[in-house]
Amino acid sequence: METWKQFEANRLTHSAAHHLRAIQELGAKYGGWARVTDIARDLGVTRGTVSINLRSLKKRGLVLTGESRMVKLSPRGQALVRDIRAKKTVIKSFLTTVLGVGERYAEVDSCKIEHLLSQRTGLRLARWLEQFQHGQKP
Amino acid sequence: METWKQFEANRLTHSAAHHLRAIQELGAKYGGWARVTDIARDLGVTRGTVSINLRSLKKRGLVLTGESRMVKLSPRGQALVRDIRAKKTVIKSFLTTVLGVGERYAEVDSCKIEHLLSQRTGLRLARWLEQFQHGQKP
DNA sequence: GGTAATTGTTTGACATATCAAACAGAACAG
DNA sequence: CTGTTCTGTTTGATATGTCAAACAATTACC
Repeated sequence: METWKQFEANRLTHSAAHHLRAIQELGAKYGGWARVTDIARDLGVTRGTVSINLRSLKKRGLVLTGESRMVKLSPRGQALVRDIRAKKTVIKSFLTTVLGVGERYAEVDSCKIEHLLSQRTGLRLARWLEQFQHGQKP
Repeated sequence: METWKQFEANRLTHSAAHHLRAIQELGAKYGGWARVTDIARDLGVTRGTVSINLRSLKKRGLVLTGESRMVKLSPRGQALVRDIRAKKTVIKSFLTTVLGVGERYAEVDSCKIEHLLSQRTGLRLARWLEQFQHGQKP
């Protein structure tokens, strides 16, 4: 009856998930540190938007502030990004290799879903996919 | 680079999708007509919330107003609900019968995803699942 | 028919997410 | 150094989605 409200119970919104993802990607070459401007460009939003969104991510302990106005993921933030990325990879892989969905659609669909799929289901899908792929090319 | 913004391009938000779904379910016995109070109870939100949300759904032509303060789905609204329900069914079926995900998780996960999965992917999944199930019990 | 309950709407509040524009401070160019 | 550009923040706006509470209108009860 109120299953649908579980939607709000997600740890991360779509927007928050992508802010974290962007920090992780941009920081990769700089010891994890990323700049507001680069995050904004990556996401296609204004610096102001990123500034505001980072505020709550910092308050929630997912993002840390450095000396020279740089930000990086906290260990918890890193863990979240890792989980979401793993789910996205497996979903996209399923869509393309099993269902034969085109790259573009698979990308969009997996992007929409990645942060919503439960950890359990993601794990099951990963295991199943592995089995399936083993069975495919013997 | 901006794939993630496709999220906003969805025709229906999670909330809107469930308002429509509730109308469809509640109206089933009354020629499609449903009351604000019943929708609110079904969704676990206040009457005020439903009242406000119906306003935009009416404006978008997905919901129609009747004589005695009742609402029903427009043909377009019906079509949307039908599509989403179909996707949910196939997703949940996949999760339970293929991945072996428990009923409860399958319900929650499919509920989160149903309105986000593209029509194409939903269709592919349905076809694949049919094949799979044929092959399962020969 | 008159009081009481229910119904649907509105209002004011809050949270999220976004923008444009203004701003202050830092970095850079000369 | 000085003026310009770049950076990050803040502010005021908009849009969605929610609540509680007040309200008006309708329905129900007896």
